[in-house]
Amino acid sequence: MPWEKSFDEELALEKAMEVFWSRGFDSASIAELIAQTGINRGSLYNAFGGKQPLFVRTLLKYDRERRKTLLAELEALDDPRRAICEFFDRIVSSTVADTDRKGCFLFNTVSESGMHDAEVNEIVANGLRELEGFFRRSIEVGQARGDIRKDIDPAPRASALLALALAIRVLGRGPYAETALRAIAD
Amino acid sequence: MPWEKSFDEELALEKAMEVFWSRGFDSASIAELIAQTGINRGSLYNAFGGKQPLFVRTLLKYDRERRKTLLAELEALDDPRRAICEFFDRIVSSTVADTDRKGCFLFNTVSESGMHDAEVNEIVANGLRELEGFFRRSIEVGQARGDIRKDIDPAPRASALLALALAIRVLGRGPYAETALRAIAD
DNA sequence: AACAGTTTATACCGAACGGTCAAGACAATG
DNA sequence: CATTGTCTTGACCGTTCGGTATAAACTGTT
Repeated sequence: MPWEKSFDEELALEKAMEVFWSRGFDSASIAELIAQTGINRGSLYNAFGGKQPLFVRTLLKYDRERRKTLLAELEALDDPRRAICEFFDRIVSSTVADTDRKGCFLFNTVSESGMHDAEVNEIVANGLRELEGFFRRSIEVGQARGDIRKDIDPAPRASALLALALAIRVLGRGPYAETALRAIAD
Repeated sequence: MPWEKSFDEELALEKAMEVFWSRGFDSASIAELIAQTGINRGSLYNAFGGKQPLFVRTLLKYDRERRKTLLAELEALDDPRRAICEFFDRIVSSTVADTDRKGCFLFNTVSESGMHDAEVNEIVANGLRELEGFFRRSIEVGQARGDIRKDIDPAPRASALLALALAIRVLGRGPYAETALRAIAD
C-alpha cells in the first residue's frame, strides 16, 4: 500500500476555519482556501469533497474545540455568577484583541444573510441552544445559592444574555466602549 | 433638449433597496437588481453609476425613510418609557411579520462580513449613533419625570438596548419566543 | 524491477459575476 | 423635417467562481 497523506489534515482544517471564520462562507473563495491551507486544489477536493463539506467540518471543529470547551471550562468554575461575568469578560477582551475583526464563527454564520442548508442550521441552532442553556442553568443555580437576584426570570434573561453576547460580537468593529456593556449584564 | 427618464427613479430605488435589504450587498447580483427594478442594465448604470453607488443610495433612502421617521414618530409620543416599549414592540412584531426574513437593513449592513468603504460605514455608524442617542435621551427624560428607575446609567443602558434590538433582528429566524425578550428591557 | 494506489500539479470546464460599448429609439429644439 | 442629445437595448468584455479531469510524481509492496 502506497503513500500516506503528506499534509496534516487537522492543520489544514484549522487554516480553512480561519478563512471561513473571517470571510464567511460565500466570500471565502476556493483560491483563498488553497492559498491558506497550502494544499493543492485537487487534494482539497479529494480530502474534503468540496467547499460546503469543508465548511461544515470547520464549523463542527469550531463548535467542538471552542464553544464546548469554553462552556465546560466555565461550568467547572462551579460559581454561576462568576461564570457569567467571566464569559462576558472573555467575549469583550477577545473582541478588542481581535485585530482582524473575525468575531465569533457561530454568530457570523447565524447572521450571514443566506440561510444555509439544514445541516449547518442545525449545528448553529444547537450551539445557540446550548449557550442559552448555559446561561439559564447558571442563573437558576445562582439563584438557588443566593448569588443572583430571585426576581429575574431565568429563561428570558438567558435569551437576553445570549442576545447581548451576539450583539457585542457583531458590533465589535465600531464601539469599543463595549466594556461598559458588560457591567450591565447583572 | 431631449427626453426625460422613462422610469420612476424613486420606485426603482425602492425595488433595489428590497434586493439589497434581503440579500446583502455582495450576494445581490446585478441581474437580480435588473429583474426586480425592471429597468435595463445600461439604464441602471447610466442612472446610478454602478452597484456600489446604487447601494449607497438605497441605504440612504432606508435611513431617511424608515429609521429617521420611526425615531421622530416615537419621540413625538413625548412619553419616553412608552417610546422605548413601543420601539421593541414594533421590532418584535415586524420581525415575526417579516416572512422573508429581511431583518433590518442597517443591522444587516453592519454584520455583513466585509467592512464596506468609508462612506457606507459612516452612514451605518451614524444610524447606530442616533439610535443609541434616542435610547439615552429617552432614559434621561424618563428618569427626570420619574417614569424610569434612577439607579440605571443612561449611556451603557442605551448601548445595551441597541444591542438587544440588533440581536432580535439577527436572531429573528430561529427563536420567535423573543416576545418574552421585550419584557426585560426595563 | 514491475506494480499498485494515492498524492500532487495543471489545464480546463461552464456559469455567473460586475461592468462597458456601440447602435437604435425617442422627444424637444431649430 | 433635420438636428441634437439623452435614454434604451442587447451584445459583449475580461475575470473569477466552484468543480472536474488528466497526467505526472512518489512510496510501499510484490
